[in-house]
Amino acid sequence: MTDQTTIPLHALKLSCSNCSLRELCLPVGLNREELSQLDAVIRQSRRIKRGEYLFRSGEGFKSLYAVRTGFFKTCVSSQDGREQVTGFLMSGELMGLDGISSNIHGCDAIALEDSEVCELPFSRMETLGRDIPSLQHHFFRLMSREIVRDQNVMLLLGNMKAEERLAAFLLNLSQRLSVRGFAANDFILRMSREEIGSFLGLKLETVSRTLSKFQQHGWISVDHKHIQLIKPEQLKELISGCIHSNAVE
Amino acid sequence: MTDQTTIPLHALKLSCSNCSLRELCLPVGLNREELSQLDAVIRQSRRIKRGEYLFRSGEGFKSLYAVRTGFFKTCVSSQDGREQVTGFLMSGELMGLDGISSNIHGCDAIALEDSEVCELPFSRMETLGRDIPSLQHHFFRLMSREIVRDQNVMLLLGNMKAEERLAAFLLNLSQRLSVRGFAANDFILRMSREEIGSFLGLKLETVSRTLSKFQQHGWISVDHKHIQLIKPEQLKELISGCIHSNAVE
DNA sequence: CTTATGGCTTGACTCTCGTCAAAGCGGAAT
DNA sequence: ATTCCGCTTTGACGAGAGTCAAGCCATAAG
Repeated sequence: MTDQTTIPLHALKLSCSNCSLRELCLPVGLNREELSQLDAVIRQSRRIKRGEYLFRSGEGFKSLYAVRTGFFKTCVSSQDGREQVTGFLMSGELMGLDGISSNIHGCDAIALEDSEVCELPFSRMETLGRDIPSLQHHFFRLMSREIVRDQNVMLLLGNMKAEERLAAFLLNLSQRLSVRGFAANDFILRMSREEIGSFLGLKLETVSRTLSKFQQHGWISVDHKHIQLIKPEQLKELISGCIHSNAVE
Repeated sequence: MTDQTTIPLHALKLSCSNCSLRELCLPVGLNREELSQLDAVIRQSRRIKRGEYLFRSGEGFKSLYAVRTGFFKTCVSSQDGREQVTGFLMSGELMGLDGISSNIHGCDAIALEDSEVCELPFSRMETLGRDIPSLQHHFFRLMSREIVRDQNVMLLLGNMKAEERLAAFLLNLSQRLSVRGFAANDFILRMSREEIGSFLGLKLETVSRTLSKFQQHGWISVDHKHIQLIKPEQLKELISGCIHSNAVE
């Protein structure tokens, strides 16, 4: 399993001072003029409280959103109410790419904690891409990256057993957190067991049981949402065979 | 389940005369000048025999490929050899989008019958997109469409039972064939039971059994690879609840 | 024609995971 | 502090899909 549509580390390090997200979600290598063009397009960040929808499936698509702070899930729902979580998103990751094809959002985006996002009006970004080739290229790469991520989720859902799914999930979270400067082996889950299960194609009881099993093995410690990876190498061992052969990073 | 990254019908109808694929895989609405620019970029079509690889995971990425005639599968493989088919592609559909992010192909593309593809050198398409906004927009839409498709596969793999998966699969094939002018309810499967299973996250025996069950119900007729949908409405009924609420088309 | 080969079907059995149910726990509100 | 509520854990049980194995069929090869 690979990363979400992440931003390179060096870009992240530049971030945080002001409200504009350009340092965070957009490529380096732009000159002063180009940066100011970007600034003109990116809207001020918007706050979303825990549990609120950033957008809903079926709504008109106008903008992409980059997570500035906080944590989101995206999910698609079927008519009879089954919900499939399609991703968990943390800072620097982009939501809404699925809306471009039809000008309608194809999934819901819901904040799992109080969050801030940056709004990127898509048509303006598109126009700007024409003037700034590296920006255009970056967008293509971001979209491609999302496709790669989805393919890896398909591999997970299609081929892996419950233990493997959980191990891959924990290691993926760990890796993305550490890239962002957080502890890799000690973190708080932002989502419920049910949401994890939905993402992994498992029921919440199976998630709970499997976490307990890992704990019994002494591989992790579980205290409600607080997870510590004690022997991450054992988790890696567990999924060593079943991950994508060209796994990046 | 929605379509692959398909081409609008009206575009398809224009196709077929010469070797250039521009009528087939690219948007209408270009003027003469723009079309000739496109022609200059699109390479002549290339023939791929059944069983041959068009590209392999790990190879350098240079081009996207559009299916002109024939049938392909794309798949990712894990280290221990498990294979996940990520898609089946027919005429007008695009392969290789996952290679953009890292400049390395992320999956294998294998012809399931003798086929022809059109090569679209990506960097040139990218450049051309800057001069032809509608082309750029079209590419964003194609990529987004692939993301939507992948999300729907995730919904299928994460939430649906074997019968539902098969029904969705058959109806999706049927729909895509009929868009291309083939019979919707009478077709030849180009892939093996094992490949279907891999795509749907099932074992080949389960695929076989489920097809037999549908046949016993009188919903379909199965004669090896020859499938007839006798009561497609029953299949639709089966998946009525579990498909995406904003299912397109 | 016979024989091999690979794909497919079908049955019997197994096992993982889902379902149902009960109980524990923690946090929030009163 | 008390109560309530949602989330989680755990157990018992069952169903759906996987595994293993045998045999079938169709095509290709000898």
